[in-house]
Amino acid sequence: MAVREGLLALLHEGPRHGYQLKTEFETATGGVWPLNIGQVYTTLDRLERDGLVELHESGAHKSYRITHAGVAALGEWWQTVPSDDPPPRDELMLKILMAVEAGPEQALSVITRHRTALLTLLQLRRRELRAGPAAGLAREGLTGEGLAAAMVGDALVVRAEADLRWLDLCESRLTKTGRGDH
Amino acid sequence: MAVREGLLALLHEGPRHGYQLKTEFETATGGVWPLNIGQVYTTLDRLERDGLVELHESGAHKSYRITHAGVAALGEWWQTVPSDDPPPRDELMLKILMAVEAGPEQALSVITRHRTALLTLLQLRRRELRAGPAAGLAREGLTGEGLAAAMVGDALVVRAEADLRWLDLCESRLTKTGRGDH
DNA sequence: CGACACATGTAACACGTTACATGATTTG
DNA sequence: CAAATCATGTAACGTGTTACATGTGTCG
Repeated sequence: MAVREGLLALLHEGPRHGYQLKTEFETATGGVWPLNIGQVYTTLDRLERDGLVELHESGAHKSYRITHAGVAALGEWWQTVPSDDPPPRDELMLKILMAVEAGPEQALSVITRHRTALLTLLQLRRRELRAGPAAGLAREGLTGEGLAAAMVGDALVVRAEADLRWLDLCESRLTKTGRGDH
Repeated sequence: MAVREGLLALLHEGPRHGYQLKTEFETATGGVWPLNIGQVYTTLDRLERDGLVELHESGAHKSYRITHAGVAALGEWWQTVPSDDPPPRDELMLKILMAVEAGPEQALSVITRHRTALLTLLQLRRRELRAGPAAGLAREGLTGEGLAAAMVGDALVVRAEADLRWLDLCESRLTKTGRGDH
């Protein structure tokens, strides 16, 4: 439920054909999210089936364009805030919860392992930030693919920091527990 | 690729049958992650097919137990840190990136909308934290389902804060940009 | 010419969700 | 007895991933 809307957003800027959508999607995501070409075509089929996109066979390449319904659906997507009910399934969260179920020692062990991994990952990424190609441009701002890549980098750092903080919270909750019930 | 390992983790504590796994999974996740019973059975079929679990028909109910291969797979899961390459697809991230592609105004509008939504969500949740049933127990610690629910709550708060910080970063990158290229 | 990017698809599979059908057991 | 919970499944569908097959255009 993300690729679909992403393609719709790209088609909103004008008619495109499949391969073009693949490359533009990858550019827009800073080159970090590879999109399989097969999925582009199947997703386009579904979009066409749902009337959000229409096909215009012109010359060499197939050209898709967004319909009125498609524009409406896209508008809704922009406005919709991802819901927390139920919360999105997160691998790390689920793993920790299951480890807690398996016993406090198991949980603390998994927490420790993930914390060190996240810390090294963060250090690497922060070093990249200072040494990377974006360093010199940081003050005057970026555009295009560089901007997208920078934003993805930001997101990964912020996310990793949040995960670390959460692991600390979990650990303190676990060590504060009076007696283990497993 | 998360429900599968979750069930395996529960089966590691002893033989279980399908319905039991459903209820234990939901308890272990603090009651916030409903698990469809249909998926339990299809997942168990796949686990059995892959030799990670074996079926022991005893009396009234089917009983599944973990195999040696299953224990090994579970051990790997505990140790494996979720990879960042490629980064997990995140709805919010993708939406913002696509909005940037659609133009800075669109991006700033989507950012603002999501920020206010996240802020109200955070305020609600923090109020719950102070008023909730866990408030009195915060000092002496929790166990069981209460602990799981508290950890999920922590995760949602920390995650929302991270998302907010990221939105701020995106906004500053966008406003720092010399000229819009769209 | 050969390699590589461009361009379009199909098939098979994995995972998740929803809805539907069926029956046994427990409890008010 | 009726309703709720316990218990086991099947079918259909949506989405995503990987691998495979096929052909055109361009450039060194």
